[in-house]
Amino acid sequence: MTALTFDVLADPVRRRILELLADGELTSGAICEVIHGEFGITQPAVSAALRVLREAGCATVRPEGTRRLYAVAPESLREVDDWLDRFRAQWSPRLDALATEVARGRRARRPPSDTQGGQR
Amino acid sequence: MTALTFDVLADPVRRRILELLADGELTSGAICEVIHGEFGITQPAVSAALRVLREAGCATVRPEGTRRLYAVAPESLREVDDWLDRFRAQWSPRLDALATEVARGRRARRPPSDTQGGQR
DNA sequence: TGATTATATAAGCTAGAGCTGATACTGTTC
DNA sequence: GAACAGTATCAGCTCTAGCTTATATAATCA
Repeated sequence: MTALTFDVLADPVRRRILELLADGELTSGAICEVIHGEFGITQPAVSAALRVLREAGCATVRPEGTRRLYAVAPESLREVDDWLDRFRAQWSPRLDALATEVARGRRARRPPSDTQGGQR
Repeated sequence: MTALTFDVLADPVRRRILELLADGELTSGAICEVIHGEFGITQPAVSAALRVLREAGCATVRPEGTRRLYAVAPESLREVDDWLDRFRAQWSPRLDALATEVARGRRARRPPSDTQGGQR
């Protein structure tokens, strides 16, 4: 499932949507408005982006009347964060003991990430 | 430049190469061998992946005789890590004060990430 | 119930990513 | 300097992601 999340993040529109959702729930319409303003793409294109986010488990939807409220599903992003763990040592060579402890504790608490490749 | 790194990470072969490099330098040939074994793709395809990694600033090369030694360039991955910052609050709602301090300190020490979308 | 608003889906097009086989380049060795 | 090993590039192909226009679906309101 990790792979799916990485795919999701490759698209700037999808990334931007996640950024918007980081501040809280938004309706499809509200997202369309912003994205259309910034990227110039139409409503169906935004709707498709939202579908990808949903199906990859990066966003959740909740109907409210005729609208749909989208929210970020942070667990998916956490997988990316976990994948990055193996490189952290290299960009923070002088991480103090305490921070290391915190980081290691977090990692230890979750199952090993899907790290391996696969056939194409 | 963040965008480029996200693109890089979308490909499983490129991700796998970075994983291999996380343990230290490797020659193009060694990488080819592993990747060919795992994904079944040919040398030119691996070479192309390495080129993408280079050009996106995710890997560096160093010639040694007739071979080329590749290494990961962790700064690029750090940009991804920084982008994730905005979601961390949501997956660690009970982060204790100290860890929060560490995280905030790290974020504060680096320039604001390229967070905005752009035209397509 | 018919009109309206909010959102999703369908059909069709296009650009580009990623692959292969062939070949060029560069450094080493005899 | 010829042959070879290691790596990169080229030409050409195919497949898919993402776009648009048009349309379907679903909830609300008059």
